[in-house]
Amino acid sequence: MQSQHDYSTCQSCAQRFNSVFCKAREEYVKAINDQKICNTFKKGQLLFNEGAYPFGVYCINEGKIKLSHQGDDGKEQIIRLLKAGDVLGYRALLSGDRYGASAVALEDTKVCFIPKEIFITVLKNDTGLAFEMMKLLSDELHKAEVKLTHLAQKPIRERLAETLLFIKETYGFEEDGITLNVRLSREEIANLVGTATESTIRLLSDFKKDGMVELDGKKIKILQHKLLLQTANLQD
Amino acid sequence: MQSQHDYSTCQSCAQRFNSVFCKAREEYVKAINDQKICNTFKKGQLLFNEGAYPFGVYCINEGKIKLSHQGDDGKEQIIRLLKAGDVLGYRALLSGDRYGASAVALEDTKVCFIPKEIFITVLKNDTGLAFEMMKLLSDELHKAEVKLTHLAQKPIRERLAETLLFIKETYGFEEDGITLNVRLSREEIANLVGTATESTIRLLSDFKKDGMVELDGKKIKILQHKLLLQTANLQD
DNA sequence: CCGCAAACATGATTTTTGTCATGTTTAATC
DNA sequence: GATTAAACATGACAAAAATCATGTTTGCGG
Repeated sequence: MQSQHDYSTCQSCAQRFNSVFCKAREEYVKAINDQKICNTFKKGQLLFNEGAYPFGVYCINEGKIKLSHQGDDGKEQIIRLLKAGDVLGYRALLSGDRYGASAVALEDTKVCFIPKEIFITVLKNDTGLAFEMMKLLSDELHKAEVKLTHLAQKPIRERLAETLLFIKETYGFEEDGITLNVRLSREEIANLVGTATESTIRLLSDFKKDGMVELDGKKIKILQHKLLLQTANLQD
Repeated sequence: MQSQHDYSTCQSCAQRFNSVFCKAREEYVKAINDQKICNTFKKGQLLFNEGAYPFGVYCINEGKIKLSHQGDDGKEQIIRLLKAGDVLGYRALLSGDRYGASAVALEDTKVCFIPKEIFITVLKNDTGLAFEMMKLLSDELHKAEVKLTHLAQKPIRERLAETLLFIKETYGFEEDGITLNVRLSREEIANLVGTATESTIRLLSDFKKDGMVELDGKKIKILQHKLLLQTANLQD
């Protein structure tokens, strides 16, 4: 099938060695390249919806994506933040399940869609890729279980501080070395922390008063060393 | 190496087709059998400790095990419950990481230890096992992410009801078809729900008043249909 | 540039949940 | 079977967090 947009080839992709495919054999990368379908999503656009059946995986070439659950009462819970080089959609595919979460672009994003058949075929034949996949799943599982513990045991103030540091780990800083390199609404931050929007707004103001962050609309500057103290519950 | 206790062979193990090894090829099951080290753990005994390095995986022949994190303040968070046929220790092994959680026997338990080398070798050569492993990891990841959402969004009452149903899903009922087939302390249930022990005790009493459970020490009888309503937030 | 909706902000209040205190029951050990 | 520590239970209170109410600011489309 013909690519809708051609981000050159997988072989020469800037994310080639930056993804789960880093150890994949060249011949299989080529095979994936022949089948991939590239596409762009505008900020706010849906890549796939919770409950739908997966027909392949997505590889992010450029941009940012959030993966979120819909709680029973309709409230969003953001479970992962993804960036260039990340792959998404594999969890449902490997479980033989529907998507457990929805994927939405946080900014204009370029992704390549890799059809299920070729992905599974390569996975069957390339041990390196299979092990990378298992490592990726294991790492995600570990992160989820740590987050679970924190959600159960830490107060919101600490969780917010941790979340800001997590955002920094994921997306890094802008050139100034202090501004988080992503624009999230207060509500999205709340849905990442697992709290009410108002609580997040209030605590961000507190953090500002305490000199741990600077706020300029959706631009958030963080002072890492001060936030680190906060997460360790050592603030006083 | 000689087994310390011989629970017959992996080939004839009662859990042979009940575990992640269900699709593994016979020759590899035999290879694992030659290397396995069987052992028993008394109730309360530690199989491995958070932070230690993994040297293999454990396959449960008989018994029950809890996997738990230590929160920063030392509070236990139970992240998984395991039973006969389940495998544990693979997460850290596949991540190339230390154990992220400790494993403790909930009752007298027989396990077989499968050394890292043979496990990895078989995983490399048996695609069926590798895919089962990926499915297992994907399923665990999904469960963790759903639990995360509930932890963030549901009140404790609902989470306790869900937890009781989860225990039932995992360990089932005793012969009477109503008593949960495991003995957990109130504190352990609290550490599974993610709440204070007193809250759990209080809510269990409420549940009893409302005719959703019957309590007899650590024996808990549950009325599933009533608890199901509770989880859906339809109690009133 | 204006109008408007969404996002942000903040105070007041209520609800939920955790903590502390204290007593009772249970179960393990000698 | 007495001793004793741990587990269970419950009330009173404090703390944390959500909700509700009400403005203010921001950014977008005309």
